[in-house]
Amino acid sequence: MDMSDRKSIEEKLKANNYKLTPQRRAIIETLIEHKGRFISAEELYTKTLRRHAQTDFSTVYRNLEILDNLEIIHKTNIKNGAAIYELICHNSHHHHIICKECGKTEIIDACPIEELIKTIETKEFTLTDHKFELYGYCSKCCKKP
Amino acid sequence: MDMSDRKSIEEKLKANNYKLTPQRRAIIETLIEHKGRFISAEELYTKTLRRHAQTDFSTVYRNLEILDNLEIIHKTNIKNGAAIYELICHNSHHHHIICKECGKTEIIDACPIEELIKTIETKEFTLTDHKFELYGYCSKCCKKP
DNA sequence: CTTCGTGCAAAAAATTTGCATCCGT
DNA sequence: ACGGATGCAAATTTTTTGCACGAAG
Repeated sequence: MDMSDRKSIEEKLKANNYKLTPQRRAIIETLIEHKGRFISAEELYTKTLRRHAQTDFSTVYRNLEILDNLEIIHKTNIKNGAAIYELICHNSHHHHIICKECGKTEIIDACPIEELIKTIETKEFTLTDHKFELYGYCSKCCKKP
Repeated sequence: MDMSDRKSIEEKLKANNYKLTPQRRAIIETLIEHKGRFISAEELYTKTLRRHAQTDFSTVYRNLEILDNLEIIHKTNIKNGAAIYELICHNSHHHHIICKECGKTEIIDACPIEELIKTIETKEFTLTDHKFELYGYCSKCCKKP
């Protein structure tokens, strides 16, 4: 487990007047454990239970919302169904290629944002973050539609 | 309404053995009318009713799925709640800046994909499409977190 | 001791499905 | 006619909320 991640997350929470409960800690630890991968609310819930039995699903959702607002995690929806979440990792910013068939994901280290930021500066938006996802079919599912 | 859009969509449907029902036509027309903007399933449903009363919500969803699979529309989720959809417009490919507070969107004409495609070519994925979304706060909602 | 967080249960929201029937092709 | 498409109603899935109690700072 990456201790510096944990520390900085806990500090960010404290700075925003959020308390550090065992449940919240367990949720964060599970997220850190999944660094670099997406995780669904359900999987997060199940895995968190192993660290702190008696954590409620609603607690997981409530925390996911807080962490999303604090820009500690990113929330995404792959095509259908439930949302998936990923820890924002400041020392390895990346994006994903996602298989539309099986949901398999692969990391892209490249990020287009710096090039584009110049073009966009004129807009009346204060940018905070971005999402860049490539879709296609992985070798197993490969089929051109 | 852009007739060429309609024609090419209808041809694509026919080519894939889908029939052209009044409901489906109404849904497509509504989507074309919203070209360049996102629309939710609910809004699409309501607007479609005006073209063809007695269209069911489930019919809308079923068609959205078909159109998504045929790459005629894009499905996206902005932060919370329901998915939003947008017609894929081949002669004006673009992306969005989205306000995290009020959901206001603005179009970015720039697209990073061509630059990046070179970097990614090695991956074992057959790319079909991509999503690039910038998030931030619009001038009205502006607040640095 | 004050405020935030939690569990529980219930509700709401969003989307999907089964089935009988209907309608394009 | 055949096979896909629809309406209706009901079920599922996902997420949110109210409330009383418990715990962190």
